[in-house]
Parts: sequence; structure tokens; C-alpha cells
Amino acid sequence: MELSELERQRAEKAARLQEAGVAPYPHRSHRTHTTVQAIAAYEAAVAADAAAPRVTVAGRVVSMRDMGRLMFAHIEDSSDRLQLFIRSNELGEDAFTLAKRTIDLGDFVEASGTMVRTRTGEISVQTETVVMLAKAITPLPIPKEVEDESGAITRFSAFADVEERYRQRYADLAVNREVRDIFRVRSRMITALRAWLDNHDYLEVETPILQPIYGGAAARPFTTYHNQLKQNLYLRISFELYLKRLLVGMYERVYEIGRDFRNEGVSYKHNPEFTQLEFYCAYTDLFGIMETVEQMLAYAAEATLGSRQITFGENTVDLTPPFRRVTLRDAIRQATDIDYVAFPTSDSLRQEMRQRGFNAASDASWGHLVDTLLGEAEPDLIQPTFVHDYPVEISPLAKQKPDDPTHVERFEMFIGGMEMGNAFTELNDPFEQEQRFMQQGRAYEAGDEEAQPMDEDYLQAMMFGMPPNGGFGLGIDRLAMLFTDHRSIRDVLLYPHLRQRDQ
RNA sequence: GGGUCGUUAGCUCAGUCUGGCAGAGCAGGGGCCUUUUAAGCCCAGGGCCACAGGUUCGAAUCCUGUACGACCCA
Repeated sequence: MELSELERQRAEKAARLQEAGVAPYPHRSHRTHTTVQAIAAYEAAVAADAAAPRVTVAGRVVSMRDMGRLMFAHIEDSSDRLQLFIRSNELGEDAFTLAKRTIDLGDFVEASGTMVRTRTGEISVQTETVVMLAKAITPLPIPKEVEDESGAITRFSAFADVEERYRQRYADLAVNREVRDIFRVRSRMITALRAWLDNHDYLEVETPILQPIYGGAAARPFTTYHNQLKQNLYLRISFELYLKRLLVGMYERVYEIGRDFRNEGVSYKHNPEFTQLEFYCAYTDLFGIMETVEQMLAYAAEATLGSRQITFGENTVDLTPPFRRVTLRDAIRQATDIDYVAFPTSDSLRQEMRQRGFNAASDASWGHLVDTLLGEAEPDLIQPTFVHDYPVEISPLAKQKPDDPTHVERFEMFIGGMEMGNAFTELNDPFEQEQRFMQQGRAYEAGDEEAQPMDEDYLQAMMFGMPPNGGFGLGIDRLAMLFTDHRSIRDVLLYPHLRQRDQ
């Protein structure tokens, strides 16, 4: 390890401790109270007119004010901050000097003493012993901050470099408490979704991440190789086909929460690996799924945030059922004035789009052009909206509408101007499914790299009989963006993908 | 993939337009201080100005390219 000047100074302090017979990295802590518990214990003692409690607290040193033979410091644990009131009177001359000379901002320490209120009124630990728990060598960019009467915190030169925050998330989390809260909300949200599904007789399952054939979504996969089997494998792009096989196996309600991988661009709403929730339910259809999703999301919002109204940027999103329903045709008509049904070939639709000033790639299929048009409508879909009835060309796993075989029973759900989920009345006719796969194969031959490959085993499963069912896939990261009011998927991923940097 | 902007001390940033000794606050080091909370005061440090090349007597600054990132567009 090559140490910087500041790191070298701190390493010397660790050595100084060792010389004084004190371990800079002792094995154990003897904490009796979290900072929140210590404060609560003091307030309870005051209320009961009892003696102030003795505590041992532990945490990271986040501020220090050296007054000579007296010093103030704040430590922070995962519950809160607490002031240490450290005097040579209590510690004794030698211990006080050692503490002063060896403790830096960022160190983990443990302090024992009696709870007191200082002259300015702050509840503190009147420290009798202070022990190093873990010496920090690299200085953390711990900002100075001031809290006003309303509790609002003003930060001075906070650690804010976005790239460094993502690359060294541990440092970001260590110094930016509000970042820690993002991932607490994310965790509570997933817990709530899981609880809702568990309480509605859904079985949580785990299906393969390494797959011999990828499928279930329109995306390019990551490819890997199994050395011993001498076989190419793909990282899954969705769980869909494996979950629906389980309905053949007589489970009626299944779900999985896990990671999907798509070999595509990185953006504020795309990461190469992302978390997905998919569930499938037998004996229901697209419209049953809509109601299920409404109930599940309303519950998740309430359980996570205590409200169905969610602040997202300048908007307030209301997750109270029912959600708005609009056909894809109407949504696109409203946003672009184009009725794509009137332009049933890629050439005619492309011409119409270009005439009206929209971008239309020359090599795009008709289905992709419709998808491009939907992109025009997307930013305005702020309140929860089920956009339903999709062209069959871009929906090879969904069942056709009984009265219109050019369209399928499918919806995409939009909230906050983002696509959040995708659902079908699932196709369970093996002969029709085979035709759809073959059509996808032709699309692939024509250059559509996102077309879905034939999956013989999936067809075999369906040949045994698959009950009618509906299914739904939800982008967990995007829902987390909504729940935490963040605009970039990177803000809700602990370790977002970044390009590798030299050194 | 294209465009715009950014990269200067451990952190947050000036300095770049108009080329001329590398700056501030915080953090760190030495000293003073027994009720502070962005504590205060005194002293002395700390730099591959992202990287490579070019122009120039002289480049953090101008030009070209590269890397990484942010935002916008596709």
C-alpha cells in the first residue's frame, strides 16, 4: 500500500498507540447503548428523577473541538450522533493526551461514562474512558454541518463528486447520511412487495440465472461459457419463461425477485444489471393483473412511506387504485396525433412519422417504430397508467385480443414518466406460441438483434398444458427511484456500473 | 453513436475569458485555550493543475487528441 502524506501521519498514530500498549484494531467492542438508546436512557432517568445512566457507546468520530484540557467530539452510529464531553479531569493526564494525539475524524472509538447535559444543553457522555476501536487511515471527507431549529442540516463542502461517490460508495455512505436512507427505503419497499405477495398465496421461487437459451424480453444478452460442459450460457434477460413453466407444474401463483442482465446502453434509467420482480397467476388475465398490481403498489407505498401520495420531483404521484387505463393507440394519438393503425407497414409509418418531424430509424421494424412513438408519450405519463393493447409483432408471449388478432392483451405500466412494468394475458397455446417464435426468428434474420429465440423446452412445457394465466414484471430500481424521489437509477443502486478507470 | 460542460491540495472550490511566482476555506502538522458545536487565536506545511502532444521566450490558462464523468439528443 502506498500511503499519502495524510495517511502516513495516521498510520504513525496507530503505531503510537501500539507503543503505548493499546491495540489500534482491538477484537471486540463493549457497547451497551446505541447513541439513540443512550439519549433515551438519560431522558428516562431525568423524567424519573433517577441517577444519570452509565453507558458505553461506540461509533465513528465525525467532529472534534479541542479546547486544551477539554475536548468535545461527536460520534455517529447507525442510529444517530452523540456528543462526547471529554476532560482530563475524568481521563487523567496521560490518557487524555494519548487520546488527543491519536484520535482523528473518521476513527471508530468507544466511550464509557455518565450521561450529562452540557452547559449549552446538549445531552452528552461525560467520558471517563475512550478506546480506539478501529483507526481510520484514509481521511474521510466528513463535512461540517449545522442544524437549525427546524432540524434542517446545512452541509459545508460535503463530499459531492458524483463519480467518486459512486466509485467509492462506502465513503459516500459513511459521510452522507441521507444516502444511507435511500437504501433503507429501497429495502423496506422490497420487503413490502414480498410481504404482499406472500400474503396473497404467491410462492417465492428461484430460477436459473445461467440459461442455455435466453428469452422472455426483447434485449441482447451477456454471453458466457461453461468450461467443463463446453457450452455457451446466457445471463438471463428475464425470468418469464422459467416462471411460467412452473404453472405447468401446478403451482398457481409464483414470483421471483432477482437480477436481470441486459447487454445494452447505460443511462439514467438503465444499468446492465437491474432488479426485477415478476409474478404469474393462474386463472386470471390482464385485467385481473391490473387490479393485483394496483393493490400491491398501494400497499407497498403505504407500508414503505406511510402514504399513497408520493412526491416525485415537482409532481405528486398518487398510487391509490384504480390506475388510469388507456390504449396504446389512444396514448400515442394524444401525444403525437398519429394513429399508427392507419399505417400498417413500416414504410408507411416511417414516412408519416418523418413528415410530422419525429425521428424514425431507417432500419426500424414497424413494431419498433410504434415503440418509438410510445417514447413520445412516456414523459407525460406521470400518474400511474396502464397503457394496454399492444401490436402482436412486438409481443410474442402474449395472447391475442379475441376481437382483434393484430393486437394482444398486454399492458405496460408507467409512473413518473417512466416505464415501470409489463404484463400480459399469457399465451398458453403451444401451436400459436411456436408460430410466434418462428416469426421472431424471421425478425432476427432480418437484423433485429432483440428478437426472441425459439425455446423448444418451453414449448414442450406448454404442450403438457399450461393453465390460462396473467403475469407481470416490475422494475424494482425504477420503483425505488419513485419511492426515494431520485432521477437517476445510479442513485438507487449501491454499486452502479461505471466504466473502468486506469489504476 | 452525436453535442455541451466538467476534471486544480484529502474535501469543497477560485484562478482559464484577457498566457507571466499555484490560491482560499475546511481537513492534517506544531503551539495556546476546562462548556464547544462550521469553536477561536498564532505558526509552518501540503500540487503529475486528469493524461499525451502542439503553439509560445513562457501554458493550469490557447489548440489537437485521449481517458473518465455529468447533462442533453439518438
